[in-house]
Amino acid sequence: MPAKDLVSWNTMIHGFATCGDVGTARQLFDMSSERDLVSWSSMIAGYAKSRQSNEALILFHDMQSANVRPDRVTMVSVLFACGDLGALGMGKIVHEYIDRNKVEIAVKLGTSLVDMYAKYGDIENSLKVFNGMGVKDVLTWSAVIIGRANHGFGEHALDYLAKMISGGIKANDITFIGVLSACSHVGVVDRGWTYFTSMNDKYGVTPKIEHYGCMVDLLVEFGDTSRGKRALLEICPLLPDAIVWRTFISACKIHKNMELVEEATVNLLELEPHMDGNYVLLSNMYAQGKKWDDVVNVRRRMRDKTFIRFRE
DNA sequence: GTAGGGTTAG
Repeated sequence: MPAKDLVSWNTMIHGFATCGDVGTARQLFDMSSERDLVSWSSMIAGYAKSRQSNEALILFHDMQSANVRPDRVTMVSVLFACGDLGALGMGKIVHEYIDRNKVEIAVKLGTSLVDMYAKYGDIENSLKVFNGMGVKDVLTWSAVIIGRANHGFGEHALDYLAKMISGGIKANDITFIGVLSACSHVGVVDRGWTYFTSMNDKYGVTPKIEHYGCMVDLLVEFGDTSRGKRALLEICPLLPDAIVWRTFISACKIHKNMELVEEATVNLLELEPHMDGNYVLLSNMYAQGKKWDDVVNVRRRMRDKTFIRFRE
C-alpha cells in the first residue's frame, strides 16, 4: 500500500496537470520527495494533454533514468506524444517494449498504437495492431479513418467507416471529423453533404465548429466559394474561429477569389491580432493583388509589434 | 486490486 501522502500528492499533480496547469503540476512534481509510477504517469499525461509532447517524451526518458518502469497507462500518453511529434522510432520502441513485456493490448493501449502509426502514415503497422485487437471501439476505428483521411486516402477512410457501421459501431463526432475530411480529400461534395446531414439525423451528433470547418474546406475547394461562404457565415450557427477562417482562406486561394480572401483575413486578424503569421498572410495577399498601399498599411499595423520579414 | 491513460477541422 502506498503512503497516504504520496497518494494525495499524486492527486494534486494530476489535478493541476489535467486542468492544463502543467507548470504548477511540474512544480509539485519536482518538489515531491517521493515519486512513483503514478506521479510520473500523471505528469507525462499532463504534458501530452496540453500538447507539450516534447516535454512528455523528455520526462518519459527521465522516468526510465530514474528506474521507474512504465505500465500501459504511461504508454498511452507516451504514444500520443509520439504520434503528435511524428516520432515513429520512439513509438516503435514503446511497441516493442509492450510486446517484449507481454503487456496486454486492450482497447485504449491498442487504440493508441493504431493512432500513432496511422498519424505517421504507417498504415501497415497500424492495421496489424488493429486487426490483432479483440475489442475495438469507436475511437479505434476513428483513429484509422482520420489517419487515412489525413494522408490523402479518403476512399480507404470511407471504406473503414462502412466496415465500422456494418460491425454495429456508431459513429461519433470524432469519427465525422475523419469522414468529412476524407470527403474533402476525395472531392466528393455531395457525399460530404449527405454525411454532414446524417450526423444529426441518423447519429444524433450535433455538428461542432470543427465539422463546419471541414464543410467550409469541402465546399470552397470543390464546390464554389459562395456556397462555402454561405456555409461559413449563414449556416454555421457557431462563430467561425481562427482555424475556420484560415481553412477558408487557403481553400479560396485555389480560386483566387481576392475579395473573399481579404474579408476573411480581416476577420482572422480581428480574432488573432497577436499572431504574427496572420499579418504576413494579409500582407502577402495584398502584395499578390499588387495593392501596395494596403501592404504598407499592414506593415504599419505590425510595426509596434515585432520584427517580421515579409516575402517579396 | 489501483491515485494515473485514448478522440478531432487547418
